[in-house]
Amino acid sequence: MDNVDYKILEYLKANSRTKASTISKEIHLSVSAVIERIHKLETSGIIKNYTVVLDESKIGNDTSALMEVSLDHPKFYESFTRAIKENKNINFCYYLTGDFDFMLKILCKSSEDLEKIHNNIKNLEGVSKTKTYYILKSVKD
Amino acid sequence: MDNVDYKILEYLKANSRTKASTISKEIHLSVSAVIERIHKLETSGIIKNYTVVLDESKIGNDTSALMEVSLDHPKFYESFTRAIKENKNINFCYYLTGDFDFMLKILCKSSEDLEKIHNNIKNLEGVSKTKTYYILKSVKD
DNA sequence: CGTGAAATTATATAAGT
DNA sequence: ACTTATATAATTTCACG
Repeated sequence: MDNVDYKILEYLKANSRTKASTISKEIHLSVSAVIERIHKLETSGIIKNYTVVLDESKIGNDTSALMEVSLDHPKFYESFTRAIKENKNINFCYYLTGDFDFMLKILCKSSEDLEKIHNNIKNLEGVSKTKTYYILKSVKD
Repeated sequence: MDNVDYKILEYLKANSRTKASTISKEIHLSVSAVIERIHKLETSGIIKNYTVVLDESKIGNDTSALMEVSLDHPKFYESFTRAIKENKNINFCYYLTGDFDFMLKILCKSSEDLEKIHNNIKNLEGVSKTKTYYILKSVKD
């Protein structure tokens, strides 16, 4: 990971479909060298994946919320996190220090949808306390 | 946005550098048609961007936290959100209903780094109350 | 909307510095 | 590690169903 790798990552972060030939011109390195470096970033695991950023509201996902969750006992950690990972309406989930155990984000089509998802999570084994905040606006994402 | 578009998006979500020729074989549609549909998804804004998912810990970003922020008055919204958008260590920021106004995520190299970023945010104009939670583990992201 | 073929670009491979 | 040259493969363009 030298400075050249960082520059390549900056181009890929801005647009992961940027052609190696474009990056090559920008950073004054041969196309082969750029591709070789990208492959190394991939195989070393620094690049985990390439993905697409969607305008969720344009495909009907207009409702989102943050949810705090606490578990009764650490023994429920495995089953809880498994359920979270499987739930397609949950974007992220972090395990935290402090007043509660997890913070997760829900993204869905409607408030009725949100209610269902919310209830599903509340009813997972070991879930004791929850608190939910509607997202009014995504300032940055 | 028909079912074919959804399928294409699923492939691109899983790997945005998937070749149109690969998708073509999977969904039994000509390469040209796949590319045409992708272009339409791009120009319509459904696809906002292509990006790369990095293993942040492998590039030294080992520390992350969630931070709740409240503002004294709505008049500080513009300047606050501008500062948030400019801060490269802030991954997301949501404007919420409830006990506080914003929830944001900080990603950085160390706890000393976190302390600085945390203080910068606390000292932004209009910031009244904050509360910070260390992220122990990213269960899902 | 979709297909298929030709033209253009990109990527992969390999040999040399 | 980088470069150049060549081979293979992908994308773009366009005429047509």
